[in-house]
Amino acid sequence: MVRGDGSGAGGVDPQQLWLNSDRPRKGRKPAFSRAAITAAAVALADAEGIDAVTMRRVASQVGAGVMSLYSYAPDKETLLQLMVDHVSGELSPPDPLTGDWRADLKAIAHAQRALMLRHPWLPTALFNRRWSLGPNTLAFLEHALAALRPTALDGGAKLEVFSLITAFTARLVADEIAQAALSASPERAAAEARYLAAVAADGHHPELAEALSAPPRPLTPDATFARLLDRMVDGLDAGS
Amino acid sequence: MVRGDGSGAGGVDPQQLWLNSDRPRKGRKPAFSRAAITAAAVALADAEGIDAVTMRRVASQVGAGVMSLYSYAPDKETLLQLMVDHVSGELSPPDPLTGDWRADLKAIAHAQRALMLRHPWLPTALFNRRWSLGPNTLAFLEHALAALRPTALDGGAKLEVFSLITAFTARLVADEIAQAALSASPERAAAEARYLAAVAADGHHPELAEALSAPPRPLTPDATFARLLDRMVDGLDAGS
DNA sequence: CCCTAATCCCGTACGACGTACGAGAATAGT
DNA sequence: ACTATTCTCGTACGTCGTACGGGATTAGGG
Repeated sequence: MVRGDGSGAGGVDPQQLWLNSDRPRKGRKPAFSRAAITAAAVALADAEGIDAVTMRRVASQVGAGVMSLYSYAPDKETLLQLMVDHVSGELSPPDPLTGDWRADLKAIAHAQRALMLRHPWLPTALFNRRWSLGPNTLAFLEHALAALRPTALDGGAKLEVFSLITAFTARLVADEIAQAALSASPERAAAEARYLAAVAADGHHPELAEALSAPPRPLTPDATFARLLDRMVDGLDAGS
Repeated sequence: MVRGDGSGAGGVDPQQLWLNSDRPRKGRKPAFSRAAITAAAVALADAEGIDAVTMRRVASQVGAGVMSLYSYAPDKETLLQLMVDHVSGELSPPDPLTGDWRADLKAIAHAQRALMLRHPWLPTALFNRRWSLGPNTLAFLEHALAALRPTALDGGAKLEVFSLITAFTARLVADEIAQAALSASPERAAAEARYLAAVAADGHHPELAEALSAPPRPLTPDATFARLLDRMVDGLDAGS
């Protein structure tokens, strides 16, 4: 299934990984599938967090022996890349383009946010791993580039904009998730508040003290995201 | 040194971690120090990457037994937070503020970028870990809030801007580092190029094909960073 | 001055992890 | 039926984070 060529230092040849779907003409028939294994890993990460994704647990979920997984992915890092591309499939089909590139870009970001909220391990996974452009990721990237067609940006700049919108969304969703986790644990939240109050009272952080003394804004995460996204996208200029 | 209170689920009480520097009045004298251990961990990460930072290797660097580290940090996650705050000390003293908040914000981002290039594990560490605001991080945050004083932003919005500037910088530096790593390995770079060429040739990704067919811009990473940062900061509006 | 309580040092050990190895089972072409 | 190929997976190795607890070192109180 995966030719073990080694490939040198720290990575798998993307052609070997994403192309080459032809079944070999001889040999035992595979008892599992890459998609099933990936889906099991995703389900595990959704339910118990990314740290629960171990080769042993994924294997037991799909009913395979541990070492059988290595017929479908050469190592765990690759399995994580497969997971990212797998959930990116949920972004298809995207909303049709309107021709208003700012609105289209915002729709793209909102779709990404919804995806990341559904799979809370995704923001971290996106940041850590070297981008491995699987078919689903490529399809969405193609869509984003099409959305930017009305702009005067050149190819490289379009790619940068997409990368930054994704990073922006990942950052805000990660904060949103962390905030929710904190709220869910009153003990930790109280400890954090006590610490910040102590810092604010030490006299060396007047700006922070003032920022914290203001009444918290009663905004939903959705509204905060929408506001910051609007600000960011509206600030983008189509020139150069 | 660190009171083992347990503190429930998944985190250490920040007050226990960052405050409480008073030496106990009885008992054996510490043979090492938190600062020395943290510095050794940072040196290890700088030289061999974040994965080289294991309790065993850090201990051997400082000449301690492995378990001695646990007198100075309750677990490895905490040691990583100490590392982040430790290198953040290199941001002090920051450039004095000019009163032009856009220029000051850009200077802040450039300082962060320089720090991240010096410590390539930092972008990833910043994204993964829950923010643990140690003294050095707090000092820099205070500086950033002061830079934003001329704006009309409220406290929460200032914090958001700082978070997004940091995330923006981390993303670009991470890409920059990945790009450098790719360039350093011609074999991997060629494999990547071959894969993208195959995708562009499949006819299903016309926008991507066009974006890749354009001649690569001969810009240094510095210039790219400065250009995108300018665009982002200039797009920020001081109103709400 | 010794006794006691506090604190730190760290050798040993445990369970979990990623995965190399290779023997056995299943398949397809000859 | 034989053989080459491919997949399955039990066993095993090295490494990781860290719980446990006994010994060493210190300061205060009698």
